[in-house]
Amino acid sequence: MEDLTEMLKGTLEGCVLEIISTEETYGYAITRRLNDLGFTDVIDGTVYTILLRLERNGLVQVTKRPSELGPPRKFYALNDAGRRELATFWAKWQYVSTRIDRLRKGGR
Amino acid sequence: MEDLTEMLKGTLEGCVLEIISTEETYGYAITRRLNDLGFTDVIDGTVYTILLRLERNGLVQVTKRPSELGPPRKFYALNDAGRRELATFWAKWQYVSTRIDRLRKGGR
DNA sequence: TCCGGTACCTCGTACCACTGAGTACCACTA
DNA sequence: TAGTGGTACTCAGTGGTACGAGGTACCGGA
Repeated sequence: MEDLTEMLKGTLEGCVLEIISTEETYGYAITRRLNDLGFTDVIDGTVYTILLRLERNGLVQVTKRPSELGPPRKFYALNDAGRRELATFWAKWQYVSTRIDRLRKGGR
Repeated sequence: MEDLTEMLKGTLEGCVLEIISTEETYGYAITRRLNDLGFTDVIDGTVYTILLRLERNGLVQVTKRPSELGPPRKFYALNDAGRRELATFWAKWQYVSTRIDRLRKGGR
């Protein structure tokens, strides 16, 4: 599937939050996780900008750890504000997706 | 539900296409239809920019008709290109929404 | 005659994903 | 030891999209 970028606006950040919430992980791994999920065109640069935004907005806790095979990694974990943000993201997603599905099926 | 604007990026245009596909209608009515669907914060200015974009991209056929209660209306109907665009929109939506739901439920 | 509802348009802004270039660390190899 | 490829992060700039605020205009009723 190609050219999903516009449709991912507003949702990709939530996806990253969700991934971080399940396990403490780092940018490069998050990118591959998203690619494995089917978002094959999402590149690392995009993920890093999201992570920097999350950090700037105080939604994550960052821990730098050395790696066996490369430069040190920045591990991300959600804090309380991040968990709240994730909850509101899923609430919004639920709201929007049900309504769009309803529209698709000709409902009102 | 408030502040859905980021999440609606890339999907609102598809919603408008879907609405037009079911019946030939005009901007003001489309706005109210979207509001009734639950997208209460979508304003007419947004819908008109979308409609102008659809027209510029050659996805719709436009017919101006007088109204009994106000200025003339511009009625929009999908052409073949518009129907193709709508089909790819739903394909993208299916693709993205199933994968996000999968992520939500902890799958891979 | 003014006001509210209908109907359309436009300019500027903010936000977000994306791009591309750069930096840097490490292991392997020719 | 120089080169290559994979890992890992940063940042400035771009383009697309929804939105806010304002304007124009038509109509009927108080």
